[in-house]
Amino acid sequence: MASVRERMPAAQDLTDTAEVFGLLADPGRLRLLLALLEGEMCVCDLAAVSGQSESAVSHALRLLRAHRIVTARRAGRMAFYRLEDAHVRMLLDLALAHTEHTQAIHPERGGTR
Amino acid sequence: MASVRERMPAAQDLTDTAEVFGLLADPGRLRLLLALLEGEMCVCDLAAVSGQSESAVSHALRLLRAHRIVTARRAGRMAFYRLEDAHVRMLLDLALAHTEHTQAIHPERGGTR
DNA sequence: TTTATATATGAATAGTTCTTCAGATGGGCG
DNA sequence: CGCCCATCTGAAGAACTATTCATATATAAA
Repeated sequence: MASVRERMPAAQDLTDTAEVFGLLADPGRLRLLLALLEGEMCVCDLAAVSGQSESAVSHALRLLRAHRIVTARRAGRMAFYRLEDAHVRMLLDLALAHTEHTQAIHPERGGTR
Repeated sequence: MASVRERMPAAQDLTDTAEVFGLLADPGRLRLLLALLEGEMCVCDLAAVSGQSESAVSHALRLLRAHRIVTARRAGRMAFYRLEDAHVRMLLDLALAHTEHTQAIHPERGGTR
């Protein structure tokens, strides 16, 4: 029990970790990030794929950009976003694997298509 | 790009996943869950280890209990909590590995001890 | 039965986050 | 130049979340 306290990460690491989880704690942002798992995409396509307004997407992307989860590449008047954070990528893969797994266990819930 | 939409999980799965991430998006709850990685602990020890008031810990545990992340075992007037969710355990392990890794890269930040 | 201790709860406040709307910026094109 | 289109931004309101304090429950001990 004393060892538990010793193994506890530093406060700064905990707030950083909590922040990352917080960024993933929104269905809209999850949609964006899952879409970006496959490769880069422009804002308008992200809005279409995620079913959100372009303004909402832009706000979300700004937040993710501020935390270096995604990076933007400008091409003319379009902006292409890309998932840049390997740790977040792993968390997303894990979450995705988990939903696919529970999908296999509870198929009555139904999927996307 | 059409394939991206097809691979997108169902709305319910996304909100569930976002909810789980949301539960991890708080340093206080992270401390509790990390402490529970090692095994079960009573509320008072969790409060001590996590440096929070017992009321705050009780509220946090209630939330985690409601989502079946932890379960409680009563023994006399004490309650022992245990981490019950394998998926959350994996997410915590991954996050922990990541902070230890960045620790190795940026040792100037300093650790707990 | 009284008292003390561990945990749980409710209510209120304070703080944070999301969404939307209106407008700004800035590149491309007629 | 003047306009259009993609993206970004700021501000405002609504909704949600956290923390605290006071109190409740329930068990154990005296």
